[in-house]
Amino acid sequence: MKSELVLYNTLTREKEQFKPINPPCVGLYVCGPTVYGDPHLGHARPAITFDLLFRYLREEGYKVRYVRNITDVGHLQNDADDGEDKLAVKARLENLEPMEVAQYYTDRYHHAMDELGVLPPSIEPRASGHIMEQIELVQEILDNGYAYESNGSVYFDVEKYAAKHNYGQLSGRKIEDMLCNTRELDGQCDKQRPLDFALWKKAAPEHIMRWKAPWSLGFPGWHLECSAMSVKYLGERFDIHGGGMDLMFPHHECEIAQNTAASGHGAANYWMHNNMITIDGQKMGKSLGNFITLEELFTGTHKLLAQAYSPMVIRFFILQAHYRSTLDFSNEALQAAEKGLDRLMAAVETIDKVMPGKASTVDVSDLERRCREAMNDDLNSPMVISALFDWVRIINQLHDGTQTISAGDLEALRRIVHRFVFDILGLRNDAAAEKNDLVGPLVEMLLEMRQQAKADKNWAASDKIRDELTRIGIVVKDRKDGYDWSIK
RNA sequence: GGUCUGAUGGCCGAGUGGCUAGGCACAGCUCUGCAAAAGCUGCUACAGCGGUUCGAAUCCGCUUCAGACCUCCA
Repeated sequence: MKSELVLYNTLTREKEQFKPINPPCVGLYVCGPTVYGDPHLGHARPAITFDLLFRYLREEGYKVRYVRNITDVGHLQNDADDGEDKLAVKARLENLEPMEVAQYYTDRYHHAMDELGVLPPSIEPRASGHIMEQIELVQEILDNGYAYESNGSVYFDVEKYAAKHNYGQLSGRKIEDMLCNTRELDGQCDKQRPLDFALWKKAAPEHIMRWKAPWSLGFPGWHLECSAMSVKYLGERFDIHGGGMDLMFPHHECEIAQNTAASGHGAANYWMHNNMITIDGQKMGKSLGNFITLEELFTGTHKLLAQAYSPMVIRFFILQAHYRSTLDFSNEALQAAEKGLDRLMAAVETIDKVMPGKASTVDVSDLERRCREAMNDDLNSPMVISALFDWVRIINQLHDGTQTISAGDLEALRRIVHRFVFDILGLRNDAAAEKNDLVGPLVEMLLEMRQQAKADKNWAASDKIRDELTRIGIVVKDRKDGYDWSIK
């Protein structure tokens, strides 16, 4: 139970010992997707990063309530554009109800996450289902004097807030700097000052998604849902808030401001931000149009892709970099990840073939120690993988007989490897799953026949069996005393 | 323009003052009917220029380059 976990807190810009408010409970909130398009590689990063955290906390004995929202309320492209939101535009283009669009992409997102081995969160609230809570939050902020109504819309009064509180504490921005650098978006804006942001927006006639509120028929500001829903499900104070680095400002900064304006303090103790995935050194993102969807990745249907990459390769690729580093996409890197993952999975299977000896020439505790130390150091998954690969070699040596291991140690090794590879890193051995009751015995039968052919020095028959199996994707590896096989 | 990150070997990617992560690629060897796999060995880098130090990829300064945020974004 006692954890040595250290996490980097964006709020303090330091690695801090993780101390939950009410152990063994942990409250975790992560910003989820806006469901108006197919999930892309960028979505996989936070999902996998915080899935890793979720899994590790659970393994460490914490009872985690993990909340990840679905943004299904259309928000405006920008303040000057009073017309349509992204969801509505999509709905019109595809001739659908906005909620139909949201549902469709929510399902697509869920499916992709499932493929990637991302566990479902404990609660997945939708913004559209929490309009009441958002309206109440706006009212509280108004009551506390940190917001004003203007022509049916409600804006957060940043200047007034900043006089008492630290607006910019998370992003490290200074309000004076922001003031000089705000681009004035002209037009029909009801804001008093450029830094103010919308809490409630009066809907233009063509705006389809709208709800009734004391101020107007309208829709909530886009920072609002996270403030309202995190507090609703995790309490006024909770442990960890996560999301992509690009959300730090303004989204998370505004969240803190909203919570503080309502209750006097921010909600989360630790703020964690994953870095971006880049493509040719540039951020991959919807707005840049250079993103690759997860489905394209899984099927290899994108002009930049040399081949298809399985969900587990994507997961492994992401875990091989630390979550706070940018990770550059390339076919070469993905292919390297694919081969590395194959080797790791082969070794996991090899453990079961190792014959125990009397005494151990290897120290199994070394693996567990290194993996835990790495995880405890701000989720250093690359270091975990590095330790595992050192043990891939050792496992192969055990199998070859150049090292020996006792039965007890072997069982411990199996347990540790499975725990870190499957339970914590969340990897899956998809190839092993294909070795089902039908394929297994068939292959075994053919390989027994091949053994006979080899014994008879009938190389033509032996090679034919092997070549034919290779052709249909089954790799045969001869050993001194028999054979191994696997599905490619 | 403001704020902030980063620059590591053929590629990806850890590491924060001395003890040379790991993966992929490449080369040689062992094993082997051949092949594959595996093992062993080799390849040993930290953008540039100064400074601090017994010692710097790691700390400080400057330069160059790249990226992110400042507007929706994971």
